[in-house]
Amino acid sequence: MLQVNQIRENKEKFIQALSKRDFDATTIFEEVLKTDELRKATQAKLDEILSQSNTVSKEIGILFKNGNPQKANLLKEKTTQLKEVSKQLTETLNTAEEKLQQLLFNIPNIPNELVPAGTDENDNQEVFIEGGIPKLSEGALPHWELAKKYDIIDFELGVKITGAGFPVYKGKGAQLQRALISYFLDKNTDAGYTEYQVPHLINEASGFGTGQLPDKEGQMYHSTADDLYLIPTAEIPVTNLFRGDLKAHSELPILCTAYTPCFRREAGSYGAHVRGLNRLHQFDKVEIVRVEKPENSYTALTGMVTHVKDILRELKLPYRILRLCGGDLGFTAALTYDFEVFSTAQDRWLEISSVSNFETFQANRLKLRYKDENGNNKLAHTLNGSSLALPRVLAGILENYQSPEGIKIPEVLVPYCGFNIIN
RNA sequence: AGAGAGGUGGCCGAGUGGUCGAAGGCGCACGCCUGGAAAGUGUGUAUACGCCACAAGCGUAUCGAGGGUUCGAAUCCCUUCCUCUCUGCCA
Repeated sequence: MLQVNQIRENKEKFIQALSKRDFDATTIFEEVLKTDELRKATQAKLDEILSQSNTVSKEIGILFKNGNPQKANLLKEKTTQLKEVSKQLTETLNTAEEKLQQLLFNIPNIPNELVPAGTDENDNQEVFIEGGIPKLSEGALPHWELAKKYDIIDFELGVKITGAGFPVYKGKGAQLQRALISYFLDKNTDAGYTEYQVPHLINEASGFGTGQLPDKEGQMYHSTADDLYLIPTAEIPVTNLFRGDLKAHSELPILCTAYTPCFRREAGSYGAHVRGLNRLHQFDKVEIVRVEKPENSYTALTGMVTHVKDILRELKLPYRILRLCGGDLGFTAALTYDFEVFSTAQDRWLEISSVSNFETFQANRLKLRYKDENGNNKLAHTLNGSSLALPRVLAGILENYQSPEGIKIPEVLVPYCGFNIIN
């Protein structure tokens, strides 16, 4: 959520920047500023009335105490009038505040100047590529066939239990999943992130805090009996750990990592692109989250990108990094780098990590602030990234490490798995 | 799920209708004291919004949240959320 003051001060600049998202903010900004003016003017009037009312009430108290009830009763009439006026003003104020909030909820974050203009994924900028595309032997299979061949993931069984998009991992498949989770968590904690285990269901306030609500309501599974949502990402519970906090500047930065399953309804997805592990309703992910001082947040973002790079290098997977264009950038992000692993057998790139800086967009909703060196309260910056999402990494491993003998396990994972080949 | 108790500032804790943003203590900050430290001592120490120069200052709101009674509410009433204890159920 943007701050009104920022909009007021940077109106033209913001309109320009938002045009990269193909979002025309001209009208809504006018509405915001107008509504805020009304809000301020109303509050000023209301405060004045309340001030008078407070003064009179005190006088009445004193008059009663001094045994002058006639005079006191006279003053009572005055407060009755003031009350009428204040009631109306309060209504106006509430209406204005609600409207302002609604308007602000509907404005996406301002893209960083590095964000390229563009409408969809085709306009994303490739900023880095590494690993080289391996030449697979004759008859190389896509991961869903490998999964079947070696009996490590059963999609049909998942259908029986729940439905499409809920795979069952078994045997070495399940062990490899567990190995990946441990490996990722170890890499993250080694890099200074503190490991958390968090709830997998969140309340409404948490959803609003990080911006999934109201924007992505339909994408989350909703447990209506208790009005809780299944998390689509650990970002929500982890970032909300700090909702409403006022941190000392010495407490920043804060680095967290958490493994959680993620649940996404993926309404509207269909076709070949959702086959196998490409797109699931339930999947596992290890997330990293940071709370930073504004002046450090972009250095932190770079650090996170480097961190994910290191992991993919160790896994020896072919990958590339994209800088998302305005049209592909998430509602809450100011700058996002996507990592994609090459699915050799499918001959396409699969997103495995998304690393973003949200600047103050989430912090403003979360009321996550810190006291800076001068004692001023400021909104912190929040960032997060996948480090990493499991299914597509698994798909990448299965496809890129397949051989006539079986699927070789990346060296770094062997100690975690306890085996070096799936055959 | 049933019965009871309770939610006050960074923390503990007082306060049952008036001058209470809130005693006291702890913590913290700065000063004094000290060779240095501890102890002692003095002062200060919430947040949001508004006016204003994002200064000083002033105003308003905030004692879980929302509503009500009243000239006036942390204090009374209603609703709601949460926590704790006991009972029940259960990994």
